[in-house]
Amino acid sequence: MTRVHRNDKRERLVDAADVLIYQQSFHNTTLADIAKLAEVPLGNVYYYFKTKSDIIVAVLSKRAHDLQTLFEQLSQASTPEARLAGFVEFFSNNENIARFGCQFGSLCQELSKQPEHQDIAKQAAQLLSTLIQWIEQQFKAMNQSEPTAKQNAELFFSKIQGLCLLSLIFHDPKLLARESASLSTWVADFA
Amino acid sequence: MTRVHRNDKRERLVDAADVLIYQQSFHNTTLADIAKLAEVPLGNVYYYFKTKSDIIVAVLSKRAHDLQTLFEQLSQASTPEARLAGFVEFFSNNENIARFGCQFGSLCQELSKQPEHQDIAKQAAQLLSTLIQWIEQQFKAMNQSEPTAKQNAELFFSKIQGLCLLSLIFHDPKLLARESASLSTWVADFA
Amino acid sequence: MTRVHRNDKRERLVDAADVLIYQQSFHNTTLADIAKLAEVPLGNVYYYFKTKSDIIVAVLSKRAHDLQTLFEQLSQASTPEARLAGFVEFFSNNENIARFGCQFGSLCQELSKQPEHQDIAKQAAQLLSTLIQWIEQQFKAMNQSEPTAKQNAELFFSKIQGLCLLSLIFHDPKLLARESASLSTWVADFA
Amino acid sequence: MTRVHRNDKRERLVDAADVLIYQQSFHNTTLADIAKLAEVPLGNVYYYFKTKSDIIVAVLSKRAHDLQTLFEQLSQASTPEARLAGFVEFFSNNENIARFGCQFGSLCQELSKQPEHQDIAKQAAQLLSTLIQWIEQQFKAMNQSEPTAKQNAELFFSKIQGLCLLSLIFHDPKLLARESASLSTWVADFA
DNA sequence: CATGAATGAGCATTCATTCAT
DNA sequence: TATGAATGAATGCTCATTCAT
Repeated sequence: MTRVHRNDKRERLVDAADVLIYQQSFHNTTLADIAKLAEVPLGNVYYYFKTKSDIIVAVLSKRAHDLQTLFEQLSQASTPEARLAGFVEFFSNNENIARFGCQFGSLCQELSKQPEHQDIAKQAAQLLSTLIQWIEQQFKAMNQSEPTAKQNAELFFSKIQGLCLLSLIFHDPKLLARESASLSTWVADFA
Repeated sequence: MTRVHRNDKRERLVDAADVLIYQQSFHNTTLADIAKLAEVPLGNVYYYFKTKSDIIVAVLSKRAHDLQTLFEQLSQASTPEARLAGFVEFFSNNENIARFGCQFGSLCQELSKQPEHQDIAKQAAQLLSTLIQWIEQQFKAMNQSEPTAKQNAELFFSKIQGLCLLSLIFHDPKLLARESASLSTWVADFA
Repeated sequence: MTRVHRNDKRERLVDAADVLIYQQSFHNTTLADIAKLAEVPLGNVYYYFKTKSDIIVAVLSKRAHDLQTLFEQLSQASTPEARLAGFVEFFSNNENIARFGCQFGSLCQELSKQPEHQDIAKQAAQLLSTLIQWIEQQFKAMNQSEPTAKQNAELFFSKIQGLCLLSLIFHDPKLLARESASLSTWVADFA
Repeated sequence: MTRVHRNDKRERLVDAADVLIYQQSFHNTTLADIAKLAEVPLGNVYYYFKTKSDIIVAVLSKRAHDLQTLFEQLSQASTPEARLAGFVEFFSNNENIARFGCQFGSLCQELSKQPEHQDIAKQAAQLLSTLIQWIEQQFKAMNQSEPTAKQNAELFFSKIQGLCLLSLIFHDPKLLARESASLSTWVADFA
């Protein structure tokens, strides 16, 4: 299957880029890095992606897809409170956070400061919007009204981002672990 | 005074680096950019700073100094609650946040992802520690005990960072403006 | 018919190369460009042409053939003067000249400056010789003797080339349109 | 003199680019070629010219300057006919024409076919305009009226270009040498 | 102290050509 | 025959850092 072969390499490149961009940031990740990790000859990268920017777009698509998978998993919890608790755990139970931060937040921040990549920055921000909308849905399922649910969703996610950021900066997962419990409590108090 | 002249150029370089690193990030800021904005010949930069890294160290020193100035201003408020409210306002009343984010958080995050700059990253993180310690002192002044005060300080600052980050990502200051009020309320509830 | 299919693809490739080389020059035309315009898979190009140079050789053959067709058409005119007038009109009545120049002259010039393509340059120059010889025949038909007819033919064609070149450079067909009439007059004066 | 040193290298680069672009065309000339001929380290080229396009712009300036020098030399002839004869000789008495063509015409033609370099193409065409205007002035000095003088200038220059082009294509200076005499005769007939 | 200039390693990207099936 | 994919040498360009004066 030629098809499979092709998809395999392309997928390996996106996976490699995903990991490296997460660990080293977009700017610090060279195409040579990505090609090497994916075990693809450098020249061949351009068969799959016309520019470096195209790779990050593919990474964003992959992350969007991964996010949907996460939402599906979380949807197995019976109550919105439980789903949000699961969402928090996705961060607090991840030792990479204290080493590389939140994959969504850190990329968005980096791109926000690159005027020449505003188009990608918007796509990355869109990912966050999707995320916040999912949270909002949970709050609505808890009978919160329109504006309140959205505002609480933004606040909820901003709290997680703040905790992830401090965890990264101090390379210390304790803060995130400690406060994630209170986050769930905060949610439960709405009920 | 040769001395004065020297300090002037050095200061201009640090000021320029401070601004550019805030707006464009460290990686996107070239020494040529800094030299140009400071109106200092490129070759002359190396008389004051042996490497690019040295400049960022100087920027961190400047920011630490600026922070002390902020603390002095805030100390004029009579109560710790008022001081913390002033601290929050320092962020919420700053239109640059929605364009460039928090100068402390964004730099720390960027450096955290550069293995070759871990020494600087630590210095930048130290700045955040200083900041959190100041917050902790306010909580202590509100009669909170040792571990609680520190934990509340971390939480307090992480909330601000989360709000700053979302403001930047969506280029929208509204969330920060809205939630800063509730932050002060949260503080007041401790009293 | 495999045969027919093969010829079709080959012909499409040559046609595409002919157009693109005329419009973009040889150097600016990639094999991918040609393959795309001809709607032939890139990898398949090499079944018909071993190298990029082989394509241009085929293009030259095609142009030589097109030239014979032109000569046949012109031969329907009853006098050599009329034939030469028709030849001039072939250039002056062609709006592409002011956009892309003379297909023969511009390619020859480009190849003349590429030491590694001297073999092709010679073939391209041969095309021009053929052309000049046809003109020479017309002058002979006007009872001009051997050296005179050849010299007039060279001069005649050089005038056309000069006009085509200026038309291209200034993207203005007026000069060519204006002077083409005097060219025919110049020819008629020989009679 | 630092100044002189700088000008020297810059001048060497422009001179090298001038020669190489004339001999190999713009597209075939790499920055490495230019740097090597000028004996300047490749990385240093960018201190003087931000992009490859900037080099060709400098070459065009140099050629414009050289042209003025030529005009000054020709102005020493007492009559416009003599000046135009001198101009023709500038081409006919130049063995490089049969090897590399006309430096003005060939560059203009090459750039005309590169959509991404239309700005430079216009500057190159401007050089030709200057040239034609000078010729026009000579015709006016021969008491030719406004439109006639300009048209004759265009025709005069287009004849030269046609001869240069054929000389290049056939690598044979004879045509140019032979017909340059008749060009001067053609001019003289106006008197 | 000052500074215009020099240096070279590194990066994204292109493209003719080849390969495996 | 056909073709998607692979390859690697080459090219324009960047930039921190160093040098000569």
